Amino acid sequence: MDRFKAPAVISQRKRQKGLHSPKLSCNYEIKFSNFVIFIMQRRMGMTRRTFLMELGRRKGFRVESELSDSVTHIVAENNTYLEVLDWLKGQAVGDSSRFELLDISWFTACMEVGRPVDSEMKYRLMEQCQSPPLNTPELEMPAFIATKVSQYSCQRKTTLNNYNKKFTDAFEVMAENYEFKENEILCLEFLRAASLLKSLPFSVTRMKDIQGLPCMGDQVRDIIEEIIEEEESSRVKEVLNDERYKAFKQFTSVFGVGVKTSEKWYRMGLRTVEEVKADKTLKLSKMQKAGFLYYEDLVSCVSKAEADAVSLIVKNTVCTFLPDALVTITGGFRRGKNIGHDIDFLITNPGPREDDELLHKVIDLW
DNA sequence: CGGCTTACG
DNA sequence: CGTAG
DNA sequence: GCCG
Repeated sequence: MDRFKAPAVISQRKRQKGLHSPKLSCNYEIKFSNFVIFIMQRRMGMTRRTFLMELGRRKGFRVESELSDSVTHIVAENNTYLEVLDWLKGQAVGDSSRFELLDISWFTACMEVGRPVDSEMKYRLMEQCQSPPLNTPELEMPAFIATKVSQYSCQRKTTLNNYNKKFTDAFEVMAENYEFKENEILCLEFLRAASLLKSLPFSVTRMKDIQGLPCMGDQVRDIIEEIIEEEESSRVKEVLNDERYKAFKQFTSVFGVGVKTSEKWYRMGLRTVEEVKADKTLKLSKMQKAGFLYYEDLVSCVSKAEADAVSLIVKNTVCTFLPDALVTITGGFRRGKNIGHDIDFLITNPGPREDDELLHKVIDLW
């Protein structure tokens, strides 16, 4: 796990280095001297902040990198009024009421017209309204996304809503097909693309929506382009109609059957699960026997109500061995999903470890 | 140019 | 080789 | 095939 965190820290430090290079500090003419803008980095990140500061200066604004006494306008993104005030308390500023506190949409609106726009109510951060997210003007959208999406999937939010299902479904088919062909590299490539699109808070409708995003290679972009234009991808359609894909898809849906076993069965000329079942010469593993026995049960989905019901049963059973144990649902249902294919539990017991063989005991009680 | 998850049964 | 998204 |  450390291997995931360490690179993130290092790469941020590397980026920091270049920031104070003198060539960035303005050679631009200041056109609007009564505005002194400070852009808050909180929830924005350094790359985007640097980009926006440079943009502002290019357009003739005075943009300060430090929160000095001369600052008049503070711009924040994805921060509420109270959060900004709270942050200001921690800074060495006397009276924070002298600042105009504005949402990033004010700044980007200024950028679009090339001069300051009124700090209208809709841009001002206030106690009442939970101001952001206002719609960011189109102009800034690509940059907005490019710097907002982390290159590390573990740092991305898992949104419950997938706004790009038509794309991610396509990529998962492609990934699966490469998995069946034992091409892990291309399989991974499409899984990464799918994972990234799932993390976006909006639907991709134009190619420029994905510009600058990581994991968007040529193959991936081609398929996105095709789906935007035709609502479907010929390459994906080909895969879905492929005899080998269809057979592997069926075989691997059996618990205990992976790519290797599917390959073996496919080479034997088998094409459907029914044909496998009918072949009495095949030696099935313990897992595979269970897989066929409980096939329908295992392919069907679990509802939230069922998950809650199972949770109670597990709780009661665990507590017969460890009365103080806590059983908590985790995974998809904890994230608020109403449907799943399994139920994840976190079982904790306070005090010294007395959980020897707990799971075996729990299972054996049934 | 090498890495691309992991540990367990 | 399978759990395995 | 992207990424560091």
